[in-house]
Amino acid sequence: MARHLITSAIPYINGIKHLGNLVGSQLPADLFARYQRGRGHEVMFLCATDEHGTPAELAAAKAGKPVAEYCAEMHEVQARIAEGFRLSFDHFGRSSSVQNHKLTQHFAGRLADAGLIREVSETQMYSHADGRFLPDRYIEGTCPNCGFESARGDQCDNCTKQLDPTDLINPYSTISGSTELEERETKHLYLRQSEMRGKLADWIDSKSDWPVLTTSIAKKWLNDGDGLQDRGITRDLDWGVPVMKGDAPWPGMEGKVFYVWFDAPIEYIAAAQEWVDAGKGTDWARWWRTDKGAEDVTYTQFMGKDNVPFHTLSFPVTIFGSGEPWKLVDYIKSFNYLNYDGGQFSTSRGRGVFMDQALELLPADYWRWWLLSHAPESSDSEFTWESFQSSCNKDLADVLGNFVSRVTKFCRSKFSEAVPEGGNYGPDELALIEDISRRVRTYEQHMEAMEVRKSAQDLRAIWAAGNEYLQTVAPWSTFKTDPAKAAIQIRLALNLIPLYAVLSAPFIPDAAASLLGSMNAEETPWPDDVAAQLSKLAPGHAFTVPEVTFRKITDEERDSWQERFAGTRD
RNA sequence: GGCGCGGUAGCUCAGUUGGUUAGAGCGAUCGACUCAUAAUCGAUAGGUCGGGAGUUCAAGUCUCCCCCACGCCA
Repeated sequence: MARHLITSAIPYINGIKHLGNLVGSQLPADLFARYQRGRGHEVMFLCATDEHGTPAELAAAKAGKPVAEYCAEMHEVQARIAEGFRLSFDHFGRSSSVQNHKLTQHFAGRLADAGLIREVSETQMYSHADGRFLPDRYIEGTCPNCGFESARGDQCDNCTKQLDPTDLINPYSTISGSTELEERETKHLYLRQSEMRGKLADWIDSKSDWPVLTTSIAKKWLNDGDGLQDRGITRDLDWGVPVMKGDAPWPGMEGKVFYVWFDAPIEYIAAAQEWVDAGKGTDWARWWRTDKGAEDVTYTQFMGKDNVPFHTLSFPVTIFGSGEPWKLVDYIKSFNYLNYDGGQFSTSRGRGVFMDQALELLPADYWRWWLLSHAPESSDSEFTWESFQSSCNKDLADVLGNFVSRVTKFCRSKFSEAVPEGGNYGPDELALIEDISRRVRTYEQHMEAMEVRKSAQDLRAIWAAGNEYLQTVAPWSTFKTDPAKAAIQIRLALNLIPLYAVLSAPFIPDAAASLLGSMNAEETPWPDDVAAQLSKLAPGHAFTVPEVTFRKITDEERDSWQERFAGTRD
C-alpha cells in the first residue's frame, strides 16, 4: 500500500471562487485523491483557505465586520461549497490557524539562523486617515509621465509606465480617498532566494517528468534577467502572522506580520496539524517529516499556473533553508486557465459561473464531469454552454445513464429485479471482458499519470463498450428464441454497472454511490481482476431499477443560463 | 517591448524518442436496431497538420524566419 500526500493550492478567503479556480487545483486534486483511495492506498488530502493580507482586510471592512470574524464566516461558506462539490479533503484548514502561526514563525527563525533572511530599510507611504501603510496599488494619483489622473502607485494604466508611489502627483489612498499621505522609513525582511538559485535549478532539472508548464515557469523565474530575486516576506499590517523568530521576539519588527505568500504554503503542513488537533488523526509528522515516517510518502501538489513560482521556488527555499527533514514535493501538476464563453471569468462584472451558483443549477457530478473532461492541461480551455450541455447529455445521460436504464429495465420486464439464472459466459462475453480489462488498465495508467482528459476519454470508452456489447448480442431478440442465453447476456450487463460505478467514482462520486446502492453492491472494490469482478453479481442477486441517473439539460435551460451568466460585456 | 503556451477535420482536442494510407469525441450524412432517458450501434465524411525556408532516405514531430491568438512580466 502506497501513501499519497496530496494538496490543492489554497483559495483566497475573499469571495466565492469560479469554475476556473475549481478546475485549476481543487477538483483535479480530488480526482487524484479519490482514485488513490479507490486503489486502496493511504491518502492525506489537504486544503485550506488563504486568509491573510490586505484584500481580506478590505473585504471585511466593506462587509462591516472585524477581519477575523469575516474570515471565519467566509471559511465556513467555502467549506460548505467544497462539500457541495464533494471535494474529499481530509482536512480543510485555515492559514490563520494557531498551528500555522507557530509553524510560520518557526520556519522564519530557522531561515534567519541559516542566514537566509536579511533586513532592508525602505520608504513606504503611510496614510494617516487609514492608519496604515498602503501597498503600492492602493495609492493613486496623477501620472507624472502622461498626466493620467488615476495612475496606480505601481504602474500607470494609461501610458503603462512603471511608477513608484512617490512619483505620483497629488497621491491619495484608494481606500479612504485621503490625501494625507506621508513617506515613512520602515524595515522589512527579505528571503534570500537568490542564495538558493543553484540548488533550485538542479532540483528542477532533475524533474524531467513534470508538466512542461510547471518546469518552464520555474526556469523562467530562475533565469530571467538577473535571475531569481530576493523577496520581501513582511508587511505593515495587523492581520497576519506576527513576525517572530521562532518563539522569540524579532527586534525592530514589532507590529509587522509575514506577507501572505510566505505563510500560505506553510499552511499545507499546518493543516495536517489542524487535522490532528481536530481529532481526525493522531500523527501528522508521518506525512510531513521524513525522519518520522514520511520517507515513503509520495507528495503531489495541484495548482493553477499563477501559483507555480511559489511552489517551485519560494516554498522550496523555505523547506530547504530550514535545514530540517520536511517532506519535499515529488510532483507538481499545474493547470492553465479556463475561459468563459469567449472571454475571461470576471468577478467584478459577474461574468461566468461561480461555485455556489453552479450547485444551484445542477448536482456536482455534472460540473465535475465537464470540468475534468475538459481540464486545461495543455493550454487554456474554454467553457461554453453548448459544450457543457452536449457533454453532459451525451456522455452522462445517453452513454452511461441510459446504459444502466436499458439493462435494469429490460431485466425487470423479462425476468425480475434480480440477476437472472442462465449458464456460463460464452465467446462474446469473454471478448467483452477482455476488452474491458485492457481498457481499465489504460485508464489506470492515465490516472496514475494525472492525465485528466485522457482518463475521462478512457472512462467514457469503457461505458460505451457496454452499449456496443448489447448492440452486438441483442438480448431483446435472443430472448425470443433462447431466454437462457439472454439471461447470461443480461447478467454480464448487470455486472458492468457496479464495475462502472467504482471506476467512475473519482469523477462522479454521487452517481457512483447511488448506482452501487441500486445494485446492492456497496462493497464493490476496485477491479484489479476485471473478469472476477464481472461474475460477482450471481444469479438471484436482487437489485432495484435506479431512478434516472442523469437527466438531460434542455435547450431552454442552456439558453437561459447563458444569458443569466453573461455579465456586463465590454 | 521581452518571455511563455498554443495555432492539426465545422467544433473540442490526441498525436510517444522524426518513419507505412495524420487519429478520437461531438456535429453532419447514410444505414441497423427497438431493450432503454426519441436512447444505442455501425459506416462515411478526404483536413496544403498557421505561412516560408532548411536539415534528413524520411518531418505535424528537429533548426531558422515570419504571421496570428492567448497569457505573464517589466
